[in-house]
Amino acid sequence: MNLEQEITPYIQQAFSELYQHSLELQEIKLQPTRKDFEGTYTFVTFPYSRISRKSPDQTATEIGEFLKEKSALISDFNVVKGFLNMVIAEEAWLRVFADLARDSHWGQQPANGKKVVVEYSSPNTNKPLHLGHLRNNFLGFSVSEILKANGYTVAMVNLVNDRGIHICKSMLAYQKWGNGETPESAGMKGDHLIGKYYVIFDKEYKKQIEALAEEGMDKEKAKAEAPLIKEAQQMLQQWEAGDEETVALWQKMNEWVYAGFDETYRKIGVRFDKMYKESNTYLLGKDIVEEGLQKGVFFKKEDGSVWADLSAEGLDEKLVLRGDGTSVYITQDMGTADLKYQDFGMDKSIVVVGNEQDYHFKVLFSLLSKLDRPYAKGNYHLSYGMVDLPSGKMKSREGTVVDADDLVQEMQNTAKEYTQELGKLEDIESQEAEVLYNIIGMGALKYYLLKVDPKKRMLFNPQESVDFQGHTGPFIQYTFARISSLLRRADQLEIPYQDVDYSAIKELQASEREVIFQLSQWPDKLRLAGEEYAPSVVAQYVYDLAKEYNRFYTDVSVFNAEDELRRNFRIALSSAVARTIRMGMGLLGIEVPERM
RNA sequence: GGUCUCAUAGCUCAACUGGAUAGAGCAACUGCCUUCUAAGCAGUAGGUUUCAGGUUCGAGUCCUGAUGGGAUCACCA
Repeated sequence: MNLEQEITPYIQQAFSELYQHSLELQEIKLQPTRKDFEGTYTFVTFPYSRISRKSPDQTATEIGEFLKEKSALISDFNVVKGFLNMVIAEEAWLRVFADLARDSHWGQQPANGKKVVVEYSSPNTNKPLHLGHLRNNFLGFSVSEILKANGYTVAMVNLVNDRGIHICKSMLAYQKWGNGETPESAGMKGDHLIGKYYVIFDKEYKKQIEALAEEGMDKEKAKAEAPLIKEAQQMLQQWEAGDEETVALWQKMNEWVYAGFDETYRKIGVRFDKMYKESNTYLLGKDIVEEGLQKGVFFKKEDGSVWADLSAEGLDEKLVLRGDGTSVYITQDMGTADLKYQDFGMDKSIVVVGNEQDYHFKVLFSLLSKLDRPYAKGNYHLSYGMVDLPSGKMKSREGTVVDADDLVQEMQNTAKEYTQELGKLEDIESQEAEVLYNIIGMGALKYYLLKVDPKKRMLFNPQESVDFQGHTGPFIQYTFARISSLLRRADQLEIPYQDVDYSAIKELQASEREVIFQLSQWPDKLRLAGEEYAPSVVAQYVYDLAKEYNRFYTDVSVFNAEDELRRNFRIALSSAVARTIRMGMGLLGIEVPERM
């Protein structure tokens, strides 16, 4: 129970006693008081002056007086132009703090018995991961953790696109120009090696198109007629027919890629409970088409192709099975959705996929709901915006991508340089220091990508974007490290600060009160982040908390406090902040260091 | 062209879902380390929230239109 919930019943009572009007608790909304005014919570009375039949100012004053008299929570109030600003009593603050300090799972919800499947990452096996994948991976992982903290049981799954024409392109190029190269012989990660041949294919393919165009062929036709693309298509058919040699090559190259992905996943700290591969799922869904036909959800055209008519919902007609009886993308996706339900029996199913597929998922979810799937209502497309570079959009075929492995390495290097420049960590073993550089570098990168609202597209400037000062991951990590240092000293001095009754403190410093207020906001923020699938809410909160704590830290002295009780209180307050920072950052997939 | 989406300080992002004088960080400038970590803190400057209307006590937020970005509209995935 937070303060807001404790105050609103009194306001309800005020309306009933002063104006003989009954208000629903839910319609009483409080908001934080603006910094320029005294108080913590504000009640806006404009909408109620019709009920009170008095001016907003007068209404606010009357309610304020009522609260001050009837509720021990409110020690004072002021009214500015219809805004009722309430001042919370010091005892209430201390009680709020005592409650949250005692609760080691502060803000977390108990298990609610509901299951969620979060699908994210979902790479293609023809090229290494890039910056866009990083946003996807960090989002998927963080949302999963946030949902766990909100009481859900979460399964993280990865649906790997390991088949199709694009894979054949890499395979073909490797077959032609690879000379038996392996990741070992090339000294490259497997995913990078395969990516190299994907680029080679594209280059050679373009050459062929140019050549054909020079001979006078139409460009569009040349794209379809170039020998390389024909060969790739043929290879795909061979693969689908189970041709031994093709499958063996496919398997070998995919294994290289998986090894490369595993290494990247480990470095960026994400993991999965289950891997799905499209090579196993691409034939699924045909039985659902049959079922849909029988239920009258789908219809057949003369050429035998099967369609769904979604025009009633403002969507178009959508093909779900080709005339020759083969699948399209959405057929497979329906099948995979069912497969997930078989595997997990989930209440919610979340897919983390870029917003260029908004239309696709609108259609898919609509189909699943027409097909009466039990999980249909829980489907959610966590649609995130693209990551742009200053030069514009990233294009993998044109080599303008920011490679994930390179970026991670670069972040660590920068963290190292910056740390040494500041002259920190000089007394620390080099191996331990490397671990710290990784924590700080990854913290900067993850925080940078997660602090932005997932729905919005964002800009990444490799030169200047990822900073270590201000509104950044390292700023928050630094705050944690400072507190850790305080707590080490407290432990050394054997100061008891936990489970102590601080209610004898009569008056709080403004900065102490502000820190308690920030802490008290955590459960609401965590719940909101879960409801909106938005790690940015957690990121923003943790920053606000750290900022407020730093203010407190420079404002007062912990170990030179006026008396022991106050000193111990400040240690306990610091400890609670550290714990909340660690929890919040943990939900973002970011580690926090004991020193830095 | 149809549909969807975005536009806030020089730059990158917030704004508790309709509330007060729109906030942070970076960049610029000024202070603060003989006291717990200066990756910090305090301050100055920076805004007609793209534009034009509308809805109401009140609009960055809702509605209409315009302008400008982006996405999507395949028997591709």
